Amino acid sequence: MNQTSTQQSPSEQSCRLCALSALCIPAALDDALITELESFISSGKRYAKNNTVYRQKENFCSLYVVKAGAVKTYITDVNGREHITGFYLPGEIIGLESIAGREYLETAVTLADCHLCKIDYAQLAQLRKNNSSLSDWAINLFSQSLASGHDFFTCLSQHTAVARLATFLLIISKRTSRTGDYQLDFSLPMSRQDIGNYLGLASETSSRAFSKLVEQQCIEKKNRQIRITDFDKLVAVSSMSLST
Amino acid sequence: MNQTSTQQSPSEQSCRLCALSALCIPAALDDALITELESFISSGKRYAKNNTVYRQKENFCSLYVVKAGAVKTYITDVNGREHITGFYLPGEIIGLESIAGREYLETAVTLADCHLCKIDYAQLAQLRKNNSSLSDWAINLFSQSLASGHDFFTCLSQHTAVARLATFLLIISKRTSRTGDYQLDFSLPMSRQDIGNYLGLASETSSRAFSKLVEQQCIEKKNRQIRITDFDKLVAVSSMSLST
DNA sequence: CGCATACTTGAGTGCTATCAACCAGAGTGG
DNA sequence: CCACTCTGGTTGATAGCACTCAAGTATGCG
Repeated sequence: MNQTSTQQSPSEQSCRLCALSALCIPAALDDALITELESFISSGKRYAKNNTVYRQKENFCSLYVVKAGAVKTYITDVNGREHITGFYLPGEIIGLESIAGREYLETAVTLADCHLCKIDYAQLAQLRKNNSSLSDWAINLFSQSLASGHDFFTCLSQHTAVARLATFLLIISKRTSRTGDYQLDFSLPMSRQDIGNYLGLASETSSRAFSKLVEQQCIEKKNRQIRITDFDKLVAVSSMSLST
Repeated sequence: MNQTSTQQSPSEQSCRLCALSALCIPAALDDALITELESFISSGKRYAKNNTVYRQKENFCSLYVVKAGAVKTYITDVNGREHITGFYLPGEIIGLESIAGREYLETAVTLADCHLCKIDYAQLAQLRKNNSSLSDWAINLFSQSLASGHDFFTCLSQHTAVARLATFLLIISKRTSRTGDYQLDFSLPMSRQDIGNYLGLASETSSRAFSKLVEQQCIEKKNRQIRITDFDKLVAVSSMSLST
């Protein structure tokens, strides 16, 4: 179950050919630098489902870009309970919060079979020294990452379970499309339990919240496949407070 | 009430003399660069209490370092409700999440009379071009900022009000000291209402949670002045779950 | 098919939001 | 100096939502 293979399909060898290149590091670089970059990127490494990418407290050495699949990160508290801190979809980067501390602050686990690009951070930092546009890119990336933390705030600051879930679905819907607009049909890579954990709800409660959204005809669902049938109503529910 | 003055006390004119310089930008720079840096920093600008530093959706132009006082940031949702997203204590920097989007994502308001250093971001980015150590500094800063987002996760993933508040107090206690260890005596710059808003609780509930912590002899309180009397017990309470 | 896991749904308890009253301190004006 | 007011904080009673325990259904996999 925990085996990792490093096979690469042909189309995943070069950053230039990667469908995600516009979102990833190469967008900031010219051809010569991409070649240099590729020298220390393990492109499209495959991970089976439920595979651990890195563990909390391990030495930080690499960032990972999700090429395909999905990843969750969680911290383990003093009682041994896991708290999911984020989900990562294709085009998103894992490990940023661990750069300063030199060790991973979280554990990262694949939610499905994944392709991940592993980026050696020390070499990236070296390359950055002589290429300030790469630094600009990095700083913008961080800022975006901080900004997406706001999504999380938005979820959790909603008091009712249904509102939280609605907000969560909207966020995932937007992030799935990668174009900035909302994808009305999408598939959730994570379990109800994971969603509940992330939103601070019991898994039963998140399940009930799904049922309620269906009942209110905001969405249709078939297992993890979601279709938003009434976008405006979903938005309304997502910003609904306890006392309205 | 809303007047801003730009007086500077003599000791607040130079970054070199600033007590926070070890935490701030200058730590990454040599003397010559500090001089350049100071040319576009408005050092120690004073803001009265309840003053707005910047507003959500305004054009992003500057970062702010808190020299003295405290600042809260919040987003206003579609219903006009405010959700506090962070508190900033001396040595901390405001505005990082807004760099990528070119506009401020939040509104920043002073919780007390404040001294803030305003840093023109465009000029900082320019300076960064020829000084890669400044980029290194920036990237570490961002990473730390992401990491401190984890504090927030930690707070909200606790289910009970008392556990959330205990976690919150521990975090503030640590950040107040600026040395990494916990300050047992400190003063909260924000109201119970603000704490409640931040933690997703009604202000009455946060007040009740304070009372309970006193009752359990974890802390003593006199208005906003807090003294941690039983650190270990406070830690225990902070990681307590609903079912223990 | 049988097992395991994920998900759903039901019933009861408990925590928190709400509404409300009350208290303390600061600032105001007589 | 003392009422008055305003704000922030505390405390009480009630109702509603979510957690828990529990049972039952569906899905997937060997």
